[in-house]
Amino acid sequence: MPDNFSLPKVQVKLSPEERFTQFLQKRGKRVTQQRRLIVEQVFSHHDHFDADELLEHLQELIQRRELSRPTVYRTLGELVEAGLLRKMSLSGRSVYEHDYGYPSHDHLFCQVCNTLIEFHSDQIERVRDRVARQHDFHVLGHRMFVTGICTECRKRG
Amino acid sequence: MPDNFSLPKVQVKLSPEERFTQFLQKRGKRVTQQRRLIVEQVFSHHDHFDADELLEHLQELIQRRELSRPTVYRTLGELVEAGLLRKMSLSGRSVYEHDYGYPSHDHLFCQVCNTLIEFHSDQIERVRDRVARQHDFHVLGHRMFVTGICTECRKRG
DNA sequence: CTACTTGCAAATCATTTGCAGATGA
DNA sequence: TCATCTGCAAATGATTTGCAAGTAG
Repeated sequence: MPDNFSLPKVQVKLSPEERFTQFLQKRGKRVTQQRRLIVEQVFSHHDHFDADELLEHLQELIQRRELSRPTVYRTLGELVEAGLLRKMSLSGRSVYEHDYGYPSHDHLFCQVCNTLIEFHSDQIERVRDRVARQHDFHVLGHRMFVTGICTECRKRG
Repeated sequence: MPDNFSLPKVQVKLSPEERFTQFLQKRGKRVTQQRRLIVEQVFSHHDHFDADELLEHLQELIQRRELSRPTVYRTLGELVEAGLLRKMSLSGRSVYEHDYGYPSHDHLFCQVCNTLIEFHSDQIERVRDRVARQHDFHVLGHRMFVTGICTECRKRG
């Protein structure tokens, strides 16, 4: 095996933290304490969240002045750029969800309890691609929300 | 034919102006000069628009102090309530489109020129309903955006 | 070292609200 | 007549920015 044998260029599976570090370094940005804490919190569980919910989880740090609201906003933006988070604007406010290494999906949105239920449909993607082809439109992605009322809220209500 | 013979309860086709008047009266609200002017402008052509674009079309009236920004916002809200307009939040700001008497559709959204191209697919609705049934979710509607780049922008480079 | 970051306070942007005077039914 | 509207100015809420001090590489 030659000396210059190299590993595959694209690592198949880095942790979100590693992936973010890679992204930051590639851009001459720094891996700071704050950015590390935010990524850790964001990827500690799979869920949809907005800036305020994230800020709430980071309350302690904020009260200790080790982290601030603007930094959280700045870092959320970077996580989106890095492809780790997907941002969607839902009834005014921005909502984020994990994107890195997470299968593509759409959402059922319950208007009563504001819950997002994920689902995946190959068929929707096929229709999307067919329609796009008809319009000679180059697809980069899509977003679909089915609005309505979930089982629980219908039972309660 | 009896004296109390009545016309069908639901008129099949009123103009947007008439429909809005009906809506306002049903709620004890008034048909004012301003509301009339706004509906007229909004339905003068089929297009997607945001509050600022509408305000721009109404510049003259605003400079003459016959109409104001808050009134435009208030009336847009009422038009949505009345089912005349559909509101969608697109990258932060609210975008409106005709809803009354207009067939349901989805959008291709060109990220370069920000254009919305409408398309309709029965198949998407069928998939939507099937998925909803699987989740015992009561569908009220849906919204789908296919993001990408349109022909023109691809040609331009 | 020194360029990139941060927290802070203040700015911004779109939208909303309180209120006194104006107006439609 | 008088409850509903309107324009105005000011408030709001989410997000962003300028800047001097702090820190990663």
